Amino acid sequence: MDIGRLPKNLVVLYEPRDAHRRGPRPALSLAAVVGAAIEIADADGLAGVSMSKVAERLGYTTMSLYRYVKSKDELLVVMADAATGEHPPVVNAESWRAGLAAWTGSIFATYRRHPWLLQVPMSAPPAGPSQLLWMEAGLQNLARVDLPIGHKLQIIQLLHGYARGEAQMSTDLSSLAPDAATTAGYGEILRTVTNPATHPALCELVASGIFDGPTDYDEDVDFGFGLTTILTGVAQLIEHQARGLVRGTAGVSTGE
Amino acid sequence: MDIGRLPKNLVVLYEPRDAHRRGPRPALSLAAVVGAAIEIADADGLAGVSMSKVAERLGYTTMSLYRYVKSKDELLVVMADAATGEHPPVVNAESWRAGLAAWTGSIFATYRRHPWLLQVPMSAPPAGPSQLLWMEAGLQNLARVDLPIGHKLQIIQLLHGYARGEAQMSTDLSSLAPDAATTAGYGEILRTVTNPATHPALCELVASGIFDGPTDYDEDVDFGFGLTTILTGVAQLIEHQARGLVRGTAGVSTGE
DNA sequence: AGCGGATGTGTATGTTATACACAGTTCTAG
DNA sequence: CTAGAACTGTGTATAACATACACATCCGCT
Repeated sequence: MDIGRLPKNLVVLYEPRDAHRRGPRPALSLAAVVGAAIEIADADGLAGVSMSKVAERLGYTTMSLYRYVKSKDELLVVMADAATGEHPPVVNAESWRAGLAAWTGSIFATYRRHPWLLQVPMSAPPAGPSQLLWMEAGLQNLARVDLPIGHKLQIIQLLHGYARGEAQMSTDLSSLAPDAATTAGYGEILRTVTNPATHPALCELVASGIFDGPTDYDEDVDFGFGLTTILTGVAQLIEHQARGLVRGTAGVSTGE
Repeated sequence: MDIGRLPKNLVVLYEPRDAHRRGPRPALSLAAVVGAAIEIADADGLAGVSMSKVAERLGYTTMSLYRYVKSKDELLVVMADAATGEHPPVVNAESWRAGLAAWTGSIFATYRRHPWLLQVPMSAPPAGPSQLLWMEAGLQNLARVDLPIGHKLQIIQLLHGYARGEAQMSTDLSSLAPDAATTAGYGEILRTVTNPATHPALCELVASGIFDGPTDYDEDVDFGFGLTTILTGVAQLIEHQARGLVRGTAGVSTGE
């Protein structure tokens, strides 16, 4: 495997950690550094992760970290892959629908567990070992389904994007609750800034009280609904495929 | 409208820009500052946006910007809303499907035009004027459809998340092309790091050559496919609703 | 035995956001 | 018409940050 041509931030994920040869025993390890960084990110958010804070938590100096990581950017890449790989992806060989539902839910859960993942700047397309395992699992959930492989990829991406988006929304809402004394909840915010004349549909939505619940995001209901919608669309697609009707381009045609 | 209880980063978006009363005429304006910042972000990415760079581009000192913006975070919030509001959202009163397809495509286009939007840390749920207009337009595309308002919101969120995810992928792929001499394309990367034993489905995908095209992301095909899938799911949902069959919870049940 | 590469450290540099005090400008109250 | 108050852009200062570099120390291989 020729590592040389990989984007430089990916190299660290595949570089063999060669055994200790000369010099003092390393006191730390890449895993230790990344672990400390993740703990900080979980607690204080991505903004709280600085080289000095990570080093302090480990009891070493800032510069020592650079023996394990070439730059902070690289550290972020490894953090992201490590957090992604915490739980093994889900494959259900019997039902593609149950498999994909669980698979998507796990991605959502990962983003909820590590909200900072949503803010890690993606410096390259997904190609870390953990991310590949997730892609692979997603595709395997569709293994027994008769669909062009390209469509399967699209479905996987679609579901991943959905999980990510819902996690973003869910994170935002729960981050709004704490300072409820000084700051209004989402419902109240919208009531303040919307106007029946310019935002009729929105106002109807706000009036329905959807945004005023004690917990603003109910995973089972909110997450499940969109998921069902997507999977239903996928099921339709599979059916059409089985009948030999392939529609490759956008659904701009009415087709209601 | 009581602005006081809004999250502090949102205040700037609704604060009336009161007319000039005393003191020297302001040489700049919030719009000018935001415009310069957006130009830099478009050219150099979000990382290139620093208070000093923005000030330099305008020909003023760094600190002068703080007369128009309370903090850099606030600047980012205004930038995001300004970029979002560049083009008015699409409403098609005749066909919800055509309307939502165009609406989603416009969101995708916005993210492609300003890729840094994907990296702006969301400090609050969407509540800027432009974002509300987009939500409103999305809901209005579903105005003539008989669905609980909560479901309509979910559909809007679903489509927005999809557009965002696809834009992310598309941006990643096109950012990989330039340094093709030193760095491999996505297809080649995957060929390097995957293994038929551990990634059978992925390898099949890579072998199909999907990732090797000159342009890695074909908007019409790639974007249109997932969109069609979602909209088909939505159409199904509407049909079920019309028949009085409402399924609220996740599609973990087989239902193949 | 000792060489050379590896390790953690201290120092230094450049960049960043932003607090604060200032001097100049212009409107408004008297 | 004048004095002061509010607002402007600016310069200086600070603290946090990423990271380059030189160093002394350590230890396995020759």
